[in-house]
Amino acid sequence: MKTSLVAVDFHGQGCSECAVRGFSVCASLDQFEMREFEQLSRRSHFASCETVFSQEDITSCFYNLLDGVMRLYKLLPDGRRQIVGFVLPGDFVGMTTEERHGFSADAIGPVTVCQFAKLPFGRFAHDKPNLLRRMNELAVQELNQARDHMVLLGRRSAEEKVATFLVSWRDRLVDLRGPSNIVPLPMSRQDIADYLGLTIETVSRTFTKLERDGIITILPGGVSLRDSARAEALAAA
Amino acid sequence: MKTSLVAVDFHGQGCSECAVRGFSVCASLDQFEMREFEQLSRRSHFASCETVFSQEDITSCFYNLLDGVMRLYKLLPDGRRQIVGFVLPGDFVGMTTEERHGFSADAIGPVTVCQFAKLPFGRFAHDKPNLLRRMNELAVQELNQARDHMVLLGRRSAEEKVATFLVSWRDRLVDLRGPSNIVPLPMSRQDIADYLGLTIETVSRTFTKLERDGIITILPGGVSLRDSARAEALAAA
DNA sequence: AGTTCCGATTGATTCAAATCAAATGACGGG
DNA sequence: CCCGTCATTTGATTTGAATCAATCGGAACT
Repeated sequence: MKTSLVAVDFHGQGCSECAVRGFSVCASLDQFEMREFEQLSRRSHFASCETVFSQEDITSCFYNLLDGVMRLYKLLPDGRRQIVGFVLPGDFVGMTTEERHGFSADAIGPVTVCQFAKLPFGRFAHDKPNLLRRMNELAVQELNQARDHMVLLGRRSAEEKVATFLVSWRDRLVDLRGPSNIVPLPMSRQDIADYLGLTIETVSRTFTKLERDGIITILPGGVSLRDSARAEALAAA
Repeated sequence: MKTSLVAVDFHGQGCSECAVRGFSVCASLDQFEMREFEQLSRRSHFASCETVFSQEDITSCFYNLLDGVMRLYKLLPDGRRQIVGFVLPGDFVGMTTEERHGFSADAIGPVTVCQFAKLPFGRFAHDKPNLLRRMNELAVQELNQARDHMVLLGRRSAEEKVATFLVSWRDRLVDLRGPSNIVPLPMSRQDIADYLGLTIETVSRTFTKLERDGIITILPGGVSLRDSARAEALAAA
């Protein structure tokens, strides 16, 4: 069995032992609420590249990622793809009041999710201000990320895009797994290209250039951020 | 006095007569909550091009736009600008748990806002599930818009960008003021360029091309969507 | 009416990234 | 170990949009 590059250990099936308990939506729930909430949730697994939900699907579930990485993306009718985000453990996905998801999600490597049917979840959350506030907080965070990404897509060069991606992906992994300048990249070059609004060739060339400039070292399955100050400078300016 | 192209009539100062009462955040409040809420709010006016708040400002207020149009944008240190959204009456702006706004807002033409100090607003909302759910709904809507905009910025041609912008701007105005194919554009060409990730020259050329192709007619202060089916086709594909 | 000012348009040229086209490299199966 | 497959890298060329550079046009002044 291939182990995930971005694994989080979890031992039981119960929420109290859940790896993600402390920092996901559920962090807002007290002991009693938690017990009820546990009844609504179901663990499921998806294999590498399996689709968790599709943009035209009726929204029937919300998902809390427990382990692995997912990509969220939108497809245009002619096949052009824009990845709107990568999902890491603890991230809450699919929250919407719309009838349809509007974007697709699939697994990058094997994935474990905690799944909630929309209606029972809605009933549960309906009169729980603590949970609603937490959901708000998460939505606002995502919105801020989305706006940052708009700046990147609209106004930055290929080199800035790639450097920004590497730095912010590393920062997310650091939050999750502690500091390291080794940056695992479980997603393909094509995924990175579709996330940054570039082609795969440009991404590849830009990696090579960053390596030539001594900013990164390309490793199998990732990179090492060799000169992270310089990478951060590219990401900021 | 110059009248706003996107005016909404409102007659009194009280929330009950507010033009925006029915579809903004406040739509979720009952009569009694409304009365309390009213105490927290303060009307203010901003002149054309005045800044309502700046990206590095400490978040002290949230804003509900009552009349006029605003632009929300982020600036890079070197001056590059990405407009992350245009704000129309009824839109709720600035909701964040972060210490700083992270983006700037300024008036395009004269603007009236309903303003709430962050802390009292937070206390008021704290245990009001109806309001919290409404805020969630609005945040999720914005997030969906943001993701659509990522697709546009990352994967669409200049012509598609401009057509998409015109169609979706028209749709927002239709929701607000009823059907019409006359599309007022209170923002400058530079604003449109910074929204679409293009230069002003490319926007101008693309307008001209769309007019040559019989899709729009350029009017002072806006355009007429002459062949809205063709514009929508460009926007979709 | 003439002048100034500023936003918008148009034209000429350049350039960054896309496209087209191989070559290379990593991995899994026979 | 060799072969086929597929992802990635590298190279050559094209191209869409950016940049540089005038002009145009409308509104607000005298």
